[in-house]
Amino acid sequence: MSLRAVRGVKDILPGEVELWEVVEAEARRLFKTFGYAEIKIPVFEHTSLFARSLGETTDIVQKEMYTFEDRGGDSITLRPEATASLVRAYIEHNLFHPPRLLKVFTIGPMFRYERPQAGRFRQFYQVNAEAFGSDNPAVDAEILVFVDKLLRALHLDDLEVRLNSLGDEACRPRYTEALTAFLQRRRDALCEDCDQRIDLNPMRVFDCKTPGCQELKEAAPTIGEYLCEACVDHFEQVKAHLARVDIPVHLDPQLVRGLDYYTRTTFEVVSARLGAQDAVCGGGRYDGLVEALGGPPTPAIGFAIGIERLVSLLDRSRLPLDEGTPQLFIATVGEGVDEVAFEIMHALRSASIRVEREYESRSLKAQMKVADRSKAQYTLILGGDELARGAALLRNMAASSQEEIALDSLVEEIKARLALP
RNA sequence: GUGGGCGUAGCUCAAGGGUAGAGCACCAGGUUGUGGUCCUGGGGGUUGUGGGUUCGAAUCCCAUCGCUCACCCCA
Repeated sequence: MSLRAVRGVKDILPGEVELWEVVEAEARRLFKTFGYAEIKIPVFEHTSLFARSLGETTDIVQKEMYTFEDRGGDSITLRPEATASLVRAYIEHNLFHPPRLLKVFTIGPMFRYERPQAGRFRQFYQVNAEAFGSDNPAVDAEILVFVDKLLRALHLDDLEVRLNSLGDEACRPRYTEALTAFLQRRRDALCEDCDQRIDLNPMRVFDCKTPGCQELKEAAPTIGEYLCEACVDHFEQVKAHLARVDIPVHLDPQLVRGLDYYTRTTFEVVSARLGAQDAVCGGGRYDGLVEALGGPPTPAIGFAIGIERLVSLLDRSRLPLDEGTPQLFIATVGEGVDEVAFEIMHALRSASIRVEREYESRSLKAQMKVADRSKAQYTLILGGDELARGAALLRNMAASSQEEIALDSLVEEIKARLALP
């Protein structure tokens, strides 16, 4: 096979794309009810945006970005995530003016140069949402309510929401210091990767899966013990809001994030049915990012849902998929009825009836087979005999019954049988 | 970037040195113009690619590409 898609990307074909349609439709519907407005942003940005927002030392920036020089000599990067772009747009268009809570979402592809595996692709799609301008814990809770509602609408009730607080600039440094000291004392027990993480981003040791590090983690200090009063209070309120509306969450004191900009509330939704890449959704608060990128001090919180991973969990039998099944199939018999068929198909479609047809002149038997496979409710058989007296045969496929219908009332008759207005 | 597994028909897979097969799918027929079940027949593969060993390679060896899973990272 000489023509192939690029490694790590894939086509979403008819048959699967209907699941995507349901996910996107549900998300859009819920965003409206939660007051989020859609925003469309470019898929590439100046490279510096990502370096500044994600953190120079993150893996994404150091080895996973699709970065290239454009014809004008600028360094461009295909977005590895959406938050940076959304913050950029927020600042660029002065969306902080007038001061208010601004809630936006976007849906689209992200790009990361990683080794592909189950649930990990080089181009993958995310649903992204951000709420700018409030540090009220109710906003945090609301986001988790949204995620919960979306998952339930998609009949996903076996996912676990993990929640933690990462503290802020007041308390996190103290914790990082303590953790670093703890890890340095046990340096020889750590794996090679974690040894390096001590200096780069010590909290990521909690992500390590090596048995030795796992044991060490148990004894390590957790961020919760070091949170300042304001962060404790904030976190408590988030939890209280969630409890009030019965949103179940699993507190995970060791939950950390790979991106530098997160503060305070952090969460992740994971599935036991996925492989190593088990996070369907991840997000959290990033109260310092807008200012760090040159905007006014603006608290904000957001999240991203991985659509491929979400779709892979869906049970199609529980979802209203639109397979595009025709309501009516047109079969023709004999010479010279093609034009009539074309005209009738046009009239039916003008009445918003889904019509399909076999275009090749094949035997009626073959056409009926195609009609059957199409799962059309009715088949309209246009034959010379009936056409000669201004009529056609309408066959109810499930009932295996058929009747003759006059051509001049065809559209009305068919609409009546399909129970259309 | 590192390691494991796998590449045979559209799909799922057999054949493990001696003519490349099955199921499903597809096409046609089973008397004039009727689908699903059934019966009969048919089309379809330079066995990922390139080398090597051999009288003979899908099968053994080497390389290469691809897919896949895991590490890593994260959605």
